[in-house]
Amino acid sequence: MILEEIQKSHRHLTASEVYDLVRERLPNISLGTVYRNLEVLSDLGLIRRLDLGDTKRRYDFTTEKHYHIRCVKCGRVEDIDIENLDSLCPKGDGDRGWRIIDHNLEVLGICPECNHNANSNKQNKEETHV
Amino acid sequence: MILEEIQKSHRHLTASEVYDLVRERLPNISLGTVYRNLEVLSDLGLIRRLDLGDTKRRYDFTTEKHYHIRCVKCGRVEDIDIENLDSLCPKGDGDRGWRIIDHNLEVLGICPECNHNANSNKQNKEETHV
DNA sequence: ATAATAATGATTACGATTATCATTTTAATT
DNA sequence: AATTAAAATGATAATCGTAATCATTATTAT
Repeated sequence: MILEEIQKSHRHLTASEVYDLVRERLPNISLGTVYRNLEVLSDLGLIRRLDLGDTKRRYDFTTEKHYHIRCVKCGRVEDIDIENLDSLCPKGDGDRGWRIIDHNLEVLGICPECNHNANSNKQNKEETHV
Repeated sequence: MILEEIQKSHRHLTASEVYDLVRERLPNISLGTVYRNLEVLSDLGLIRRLDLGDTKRRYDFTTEKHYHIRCVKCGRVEDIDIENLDSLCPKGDGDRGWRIIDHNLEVLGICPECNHNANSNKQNKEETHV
């Protein structure tokens, strides 16, 4: 059910978001069980752990390599269409004896909603100053 | 002194590493003061906050845009020489109404030391199996 | 010298994640 | 079916990095 909810949501859920969704179907499930199974599912490659620059880990229904954009205001994460960068990253034991495993690219920005809120706040502020 | 230690170290220090270094000169400084001043220094652009994929934030003596490689075993972070990716990332309000601010690229790997340890462990294990 | 402002140290609070552990569930074996 | 072993679960506590609080001290301006 944890897997189903993640795949159904088509979003990049945090553990507690998954917890809330699954609890609608399994009201007694504990947060620990959610964490444990998120771990299992990502180890199995059925979902993908996203350790991006913010504090909470997210889980991606898509397991293929791709990149993300994160809103620095509200934390929302979405996919972003940027070409695969494998060719730019050193391979194998390329870089000063490091064995390269993977890479992550995260774009930071402000999402349309937060942008809109910022603009209306600005306008309100100007109005009150008239 | 916090700034000095970060610049002197030429590493990518965590808050508690900075704390330990600074405490050698100011034994009574508190961790809170370190955190507060790390915040101030990065707001001033004198150091750069690194919010990479691991749990602890790091602070970079270099403020120019560049990328990092992190060891998934020991957490060590070093600079990595990859060309600037600004041209790949959408600009301004480019992507579905998002206002783009920045981007981070983090390469993951195993550092030479951890590689070496893994190899000697492997060797030990094989020897015990003889 | 005095008052206002800011910074500090000490401590607590917080939020995400992990660990523990007794209990329950599942699977395997008789 | 009954019995046993193994695994998963819920409840809870522990951990760890960071942020917030607050009384005290230091700095600055008047």
